[in-house]
Amino acid sequence: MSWTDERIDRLKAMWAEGATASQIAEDLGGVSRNAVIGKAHRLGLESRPSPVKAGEEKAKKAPKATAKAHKPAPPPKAAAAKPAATPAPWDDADDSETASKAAATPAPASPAPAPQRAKEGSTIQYRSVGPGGFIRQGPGDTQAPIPPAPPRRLVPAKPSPEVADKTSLLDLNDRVCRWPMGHPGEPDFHFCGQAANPGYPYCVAHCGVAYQAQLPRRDRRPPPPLPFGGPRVR
DNA sequence: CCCTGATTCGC
DNA sequence: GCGAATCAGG
Repeated sequence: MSWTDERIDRLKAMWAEGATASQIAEDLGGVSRNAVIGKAHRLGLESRPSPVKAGEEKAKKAPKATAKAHKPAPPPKAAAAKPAATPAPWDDADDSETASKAAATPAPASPAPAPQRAKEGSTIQYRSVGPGGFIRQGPGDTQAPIPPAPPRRLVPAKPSPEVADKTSLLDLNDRVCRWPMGHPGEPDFHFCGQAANPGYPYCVAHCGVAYQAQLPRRDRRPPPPLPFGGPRVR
């Protein structure tokens, strides 16, 4: 894959939005996380708070005694001339995580949302103009900054009628049958929920399915093929 | 272990 | 210019 203009634009937009290099790489496809980071640096994109850089100015590590050590000892470089790591101005109200990720926290009885700060000194606003598109709005710009969208509160969903009376994952304990009914991901997936056979994870009926007498080798059926080709290799 | 970004350096 | 390898922190 090559870095076409479109892909570079997408990289810039997502990088500015706060997406991680992995997310960008996955979104673009055909490139690795390292490729995204390397490209971002080559483009001169603003570096973002890095776990490594947070500490800053550490004792130099002793070079590892490996056979393939081809790295010269990195000289203690003077830190970047930047006036410290600048936090992204557009998400200062929240904590570290990016504002793009919707917090999945159900807020049962949270009253009025915290009022957004109205004072903007020299803050640059980024306004989304569609998927992956952003425009800058600096203090000198004529158009007034667009106020951030009001935070959306997520309310807990009511249990769908299909699952209302069924045994859900949260209902499991060692006294009910954990035999799965249906398939995970399906809307009505649940568990058997009958009284479990004491000492077993299933009810008597499902124990009969789960535990079968060992047959002599010569009478066994050949094992069925694995559904997805066996264990994952990574 | 997993994740993250930064950096280096052979290609 | 590119990106795998590596480093280093959380």
